[in-house]
Amino acid sequence: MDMDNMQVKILKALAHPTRLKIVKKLLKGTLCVCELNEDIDFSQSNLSQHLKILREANILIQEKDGLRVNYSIKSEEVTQLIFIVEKIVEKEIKNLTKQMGGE
Amino acid sequence: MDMDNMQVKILKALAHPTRLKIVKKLLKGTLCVCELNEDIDFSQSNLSQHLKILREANILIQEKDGLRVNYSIKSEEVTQLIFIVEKIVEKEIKNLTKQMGGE
DNA sequence: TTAGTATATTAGAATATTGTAATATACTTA
DNA sequence: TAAGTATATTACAATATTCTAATATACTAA
Repeated sequence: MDMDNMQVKILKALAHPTRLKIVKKLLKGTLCVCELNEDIDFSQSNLSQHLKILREANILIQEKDGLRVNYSIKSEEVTQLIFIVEKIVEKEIKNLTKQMGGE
Repeated sequence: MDMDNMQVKILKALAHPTRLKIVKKLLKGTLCVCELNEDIDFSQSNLSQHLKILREANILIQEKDGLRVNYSIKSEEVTQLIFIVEKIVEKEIKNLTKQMGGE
């Protein structure tokens, strides 16, 4: 796979509400699947499928520990990426409210 | 739309080989549709559809100038986002080659 | 006004992604 | 060993995305 496709794979993996939610939960640190499953509204198998996509995109790493499987964010850059996307949206919202005030 | 969905919209817009290519072309500066269309292998209508998605995700801005329509990257953060994704992939590749050398 | 040029939109078939239910695997403990 | 628990995989129907071809719009120039 070439670099462009690898980049698309990362972006695609993050471009889903459930998966973005999972990654954001992991910003604070490692969690096992059971913890990720807690306040989430979809099935266990679905969560597992999303985790696989995030693993294969090299966004998360998996560590087995007995019955449990722990997931964590693989690199600092992924965290930075999330923050930048958040910043872009914050700016958008700021612009929108500014426009509304001026009219 | 809430913040999470806006973030997903941005990531989704970038998560396509053609659209990522378009945005990368625009990293160097503004281009009109005709210039974007040059060494690209798909139809004009398809390019136009991709540009619409990038516009609606607030990634690009459009400026009309007579017959031409110019596109440019809306914010510095988008540029940063692209660089970070590139960095993640570079690191991945470095790790892969390291593993291969060690085995 | 008419013709030409650049870009956008629409419709629809082909393809990809999604979520659920059922099943499988892997580990632990009795 | 068998039963139980946590997680992963598979199959598939439902939904979303993609690209192309055809058509529409918007501007310019004759």
